[in-house]
Amino acid sequence: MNTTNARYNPQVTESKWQAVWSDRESFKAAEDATRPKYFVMEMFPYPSGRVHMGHVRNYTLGDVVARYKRACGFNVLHPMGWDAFGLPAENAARDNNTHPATWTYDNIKAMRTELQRMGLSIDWSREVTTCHPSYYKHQQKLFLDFMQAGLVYRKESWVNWDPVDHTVLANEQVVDGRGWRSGAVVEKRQLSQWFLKITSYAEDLLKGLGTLDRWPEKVRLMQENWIGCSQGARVRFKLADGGKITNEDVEVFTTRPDTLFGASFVALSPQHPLAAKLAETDANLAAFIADCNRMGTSEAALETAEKKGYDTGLKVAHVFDANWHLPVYIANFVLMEYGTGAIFGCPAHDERDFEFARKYNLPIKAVVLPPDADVASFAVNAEPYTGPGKIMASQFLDGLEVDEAKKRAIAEIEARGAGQGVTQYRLRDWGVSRQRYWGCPIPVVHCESCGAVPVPAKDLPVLLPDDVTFDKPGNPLEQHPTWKHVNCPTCNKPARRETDTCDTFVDSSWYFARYCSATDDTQPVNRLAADYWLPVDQYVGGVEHAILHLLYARFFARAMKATGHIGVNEPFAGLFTQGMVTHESYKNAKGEWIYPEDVAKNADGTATEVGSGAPVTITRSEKMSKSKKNVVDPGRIMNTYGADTARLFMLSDSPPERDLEWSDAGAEGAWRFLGRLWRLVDSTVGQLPTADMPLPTLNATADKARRITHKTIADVTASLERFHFNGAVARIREFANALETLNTGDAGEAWALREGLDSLVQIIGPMVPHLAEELWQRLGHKTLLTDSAWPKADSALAVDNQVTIAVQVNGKLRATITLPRDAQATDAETAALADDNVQRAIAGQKPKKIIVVPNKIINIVA
RNA sequence: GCCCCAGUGGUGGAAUUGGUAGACGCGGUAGACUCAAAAUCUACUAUCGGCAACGAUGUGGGGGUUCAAGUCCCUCCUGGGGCACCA
Repeated sequence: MNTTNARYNPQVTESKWQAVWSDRESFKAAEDATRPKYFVMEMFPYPSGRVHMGHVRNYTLGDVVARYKRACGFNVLHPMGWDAFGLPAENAARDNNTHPATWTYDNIKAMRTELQRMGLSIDWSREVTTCHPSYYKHQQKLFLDFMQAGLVYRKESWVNWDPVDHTVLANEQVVDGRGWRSGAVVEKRQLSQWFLKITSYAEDLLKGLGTLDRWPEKVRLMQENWIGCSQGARVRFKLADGGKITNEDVEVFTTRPDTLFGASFVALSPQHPLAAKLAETDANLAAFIADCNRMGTSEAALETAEKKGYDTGLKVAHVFDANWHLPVYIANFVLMEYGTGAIFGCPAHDERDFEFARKYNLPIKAVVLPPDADVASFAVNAEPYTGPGKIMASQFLDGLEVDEAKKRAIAEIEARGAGQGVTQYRLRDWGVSRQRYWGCPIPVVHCESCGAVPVPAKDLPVLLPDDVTFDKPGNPLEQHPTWKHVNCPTCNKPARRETDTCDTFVDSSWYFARYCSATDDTQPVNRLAADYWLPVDQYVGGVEHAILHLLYARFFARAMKATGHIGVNEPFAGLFTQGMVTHESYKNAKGEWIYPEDVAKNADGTATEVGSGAPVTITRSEKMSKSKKNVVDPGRIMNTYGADTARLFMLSDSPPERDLEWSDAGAEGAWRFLGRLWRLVDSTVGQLPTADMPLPTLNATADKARRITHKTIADVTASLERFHFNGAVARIREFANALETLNTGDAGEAWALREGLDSLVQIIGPMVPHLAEELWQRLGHKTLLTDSAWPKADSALAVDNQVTIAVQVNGKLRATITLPRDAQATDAETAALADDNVQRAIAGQKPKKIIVVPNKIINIVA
């Protein structure tokens, strides 16, 4: 035996190759028009300070793609950056008296070191950090360009306001109607905020989904629902004052103009201007509106809450019949942000309206007749009817199908000048104002005489001041003694700087483009570089960003195209959304969560606390989270087994789009497999022919081994292309098992083993790059595995010449037979019928029918 | 409430998309090596019956389509995700 090292030492090997790749700048990307490009990126992390298992999974998946595509000859761009603005830094500042910048940059440093230990094939020279002026100054330029293009505006909008902390809260920061930090009862307030006009691209964003054929169906569907296109009508109902029609009106939006003759009320949002006007003279209504404002703003909260209304006493005249008057309610389920903030209610054909009508004793008049119902007797009693049918009791609409009736009703409304047919989107404009310090300053100055004036491009960046304090509630930029006081860029009179900063989703909406020319100081994006690299060929990240981040980035791409920065509409041609990493969580007898490393599992499935031996309750496996302490620290795993083990485990077992249950035993199994590969090479490398030796005569074993080699190359390649990484790992394990049986004493087998080992190391390279690079060197190769080409399967060897065919009788498996590939159907039938077991199952009957699926199955119907 | 996804051995999961269910791994059992242990290697491991050959059952429940269903259709149950300021 020619053994050198009995055991594989990942610590030594991994840092060795990381240094080699780094020294040679192996992963540095440069535009090269002569080669096909491949841009792969993962969602960049928020620099919390620690890399968690979700990151390890995310970046392993992306790295496999990057390394695989590199080997396939693509000019690969695989960058990394930091989503570095955001609330946690400000919270840390308040809690620990650390400056957000210090906290953030320290975290970035720590996380970069941890990521680099993973051996990712990243071009670190293109690293972007969103909180750095070298990034956000370009973002401010984009904001100015978008303003110029008419994509930015200011309007009053409703927010959750914490009256103690003087801050705006996210919905999730409102717990039971109270602020999560202060515990104060949250108010709804109107604030003047900046908006980006994403709605002007609503139709295009919807249509674009159709071109994203390498996106998960699920994500496209979620975006489609989010944009929420619906056809309907805006209809004006004139106010009727004591029976007299006035010139004032209430405009409602409806998708069911066909049911207008079934109307029994009109309802306004509590935030509707008319509601506010009425509340001035009606204390009860004011109280009702205040009550509604305490409710959450989310759709889920609105729809599950009890439907409540307040009868204003106002009446409106029906559009089609001036003598028919409907009551006007203020209702808690009507959204100001959607449509016109007002609806008409048709209780007979809408769930919500039905519930409302029942509660307030409003008429329920059926106007849609279900196909099987009788027009004389049909009525809506127990539940509304929302299905198709013919219109009834509706004058000129009678007898029309629902869809025709909609068109006819809209035509009538338009003819009467009472409204028009419209396409309505659920999508709302994007409010980007945040009353926070740690974000990109919005480059605007407010002047009493000139209004909101953009900061001239030459004055960018608008830098965040360093000297801020967090001891007072509210926005530190607002509290700062001097920062906001500037002169107006237009008239030079004293003016006030905008103190709102950007939503952090803005930062992450264009970083994909910044990667193309990350070090260009003069402009957000170098157009030549962007035209070469964009769009991103493969984006990898969590499905939790399926809607907002991805939609905002798609909007930004369009807006950046409109302002000349890039040339594509769709930023991400391919998207892969990975599942979460989960783990069981544990509670001790006191009901406190405890860490997995403090838990000992017993043979009977129970668990006890390490040390005390006290019993522990095991709960189901769920997403790793600090609060439940069900976390496994990647650093610990990498210290024990190395990065390759962590990477291999992330790819084994679970398909990447599904949740992955972390198991120490599974990680141990991945580690054992690496040791096995090491020994396989280590124990045979001295007896292998060199790679250029001619092919000797092969015995059956060697021939079979070569077939396995080429079949495995073909299978693994196909699996990688389809993101079936777990399948690829399984094939590679089988492959290694097969190679272990070869005998190097035979020249043919030794040759097959050499070919097999070279291939094995190459195809596992993207998954466990350090070990593979080491084995590649030990196999005698002088160039880096990282620079070597992906192996090609010999198609003559990748298919078996003999196939095993299942023989069924009446659909039940009775035998398997071996036949030459592509044997004649008649030969297959004969062979099948010759089998003893098959004969017994037929029991002497004459087959009625024989179905032969070539190379797969024969079914005999007896 | 609305929209979407998933359910397969003791366990994570596989099944080239209608064609041999359980690949590969984890765990388990038995054995080899060892003074012993660790590590490693070999064999077996869906369930029930049988010494075996083999047979029956089996992909959350029920029904259907088909020569053939984990896969397609209907229906029910259970679990999970999303629903505009966490990132």
